[in-house]
Amino acid sequence: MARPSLKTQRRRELLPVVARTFAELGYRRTTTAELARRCEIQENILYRLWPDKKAMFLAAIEYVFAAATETWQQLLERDGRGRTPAERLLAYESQHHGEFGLYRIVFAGLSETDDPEIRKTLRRMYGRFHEFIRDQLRAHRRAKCLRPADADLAAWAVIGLGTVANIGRELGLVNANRRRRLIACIGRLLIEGGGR
Amino acid sequence: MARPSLKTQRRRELLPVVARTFAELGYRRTTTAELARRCEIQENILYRLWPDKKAMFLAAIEYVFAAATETWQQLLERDGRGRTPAERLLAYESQHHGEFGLYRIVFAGLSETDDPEIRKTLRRMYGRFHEFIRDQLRAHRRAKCLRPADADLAAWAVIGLGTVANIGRELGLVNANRRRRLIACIGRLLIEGGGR
DNA sequence: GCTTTTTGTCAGTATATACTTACAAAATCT
DNA sequence: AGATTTTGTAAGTATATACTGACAAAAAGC
Repeated sequence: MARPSLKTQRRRELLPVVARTFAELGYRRTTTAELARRCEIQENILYRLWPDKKAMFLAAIEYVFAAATETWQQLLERDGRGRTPAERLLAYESQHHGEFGLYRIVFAGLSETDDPEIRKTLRRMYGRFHEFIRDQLRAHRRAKCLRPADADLAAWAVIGLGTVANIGRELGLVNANRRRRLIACIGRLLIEGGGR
Repeated sequence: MARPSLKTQRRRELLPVVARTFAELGYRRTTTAELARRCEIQENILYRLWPDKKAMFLAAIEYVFAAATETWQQLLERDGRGRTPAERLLAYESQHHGEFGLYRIVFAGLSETDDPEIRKTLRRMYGRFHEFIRDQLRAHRRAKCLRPADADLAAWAVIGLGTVANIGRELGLVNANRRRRLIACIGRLLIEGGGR
């Protein structure tokens, strides 16, 4: 027996590149050749780390959601200077929305495949994402003595807000300033839940 | 000279099928062979009606936006029984959202191509779509003596709402009832613009 | 040093798919 | 009827791309 495998470590190293590529090009346009090129390795090696292209995409989905929530967690652990977590996340997202290409991965998964496993992973990740936001909204409304009505729906609306901000940016229809206001103003409206 | 061409008519006939296919399968997975199969014609004939696959997609984009706005126009021309156009559109969308596959075409265009022409068409259509909604919102707020603040942003949020409702449906995360409430309740919040 | 396993390089294969060509049949005009 | 153009059918091509196999070099254990 000899030479311990560095597979898991290698996977961890390459995953950011792989995920960024999928986010940038989508599923079909991301060829395994292109992935190899960007990773600066041979195509072959990718197939030693993952069984097939689909597995690379699944790993990318999980990575991109993990990266986003991790960043948020870290943000929330810092000093909030009196603001609720929901307010701080909103402020952060108004500046950094779409940075991980999360929504682009979702688009790719939805539009380019009908693979049940991809759907399942997407569903699980997106569901967790929603829960995270919903919980922050609930906490916010409790903290500010607002009527806690249906934070679940509001959380979906917040996700929709981020999504449309990204689409607006990609199509050059909403500039940076407007996007900031979009997320800040409408986001505020959504987390407050319409006064009272 | 003989036999007048029925090209434009034929195009009009096939476009719904073409658009539905693109919406269903996305850009890459929609093969020209599959298009021909669904249109019940030979692949060849498609290429006599449009110069290439991209042109078919462009036509599909325009069709799907036209179909959506046309439906809405017709809806608004009917008797509204005292409700504002914005309220009626919301009520309609809470039942029929995503029917034309409009958002799916957008996803496909954004994620599967980086073609400038596709982007441009998408941008134009999406922009018009937004203007339409924004104008309804403005009218609504005027009619109900609400503060007319930034209906432009609210209109984007409404589009985001529809988008997330569709994603939620596709991933099986938001059932029909919740989607109806999502669009009705949050939509109401958005068109009113936070009271006053 | 020898064995074993991993790693890197290169070339190859099988298939899918956008798009074309060739040609016969049918329809419309004069 | 004859000329001309559009339609329908079938086969073909060239390329892109997911995935594989062969093999040498290097690293780790004995």
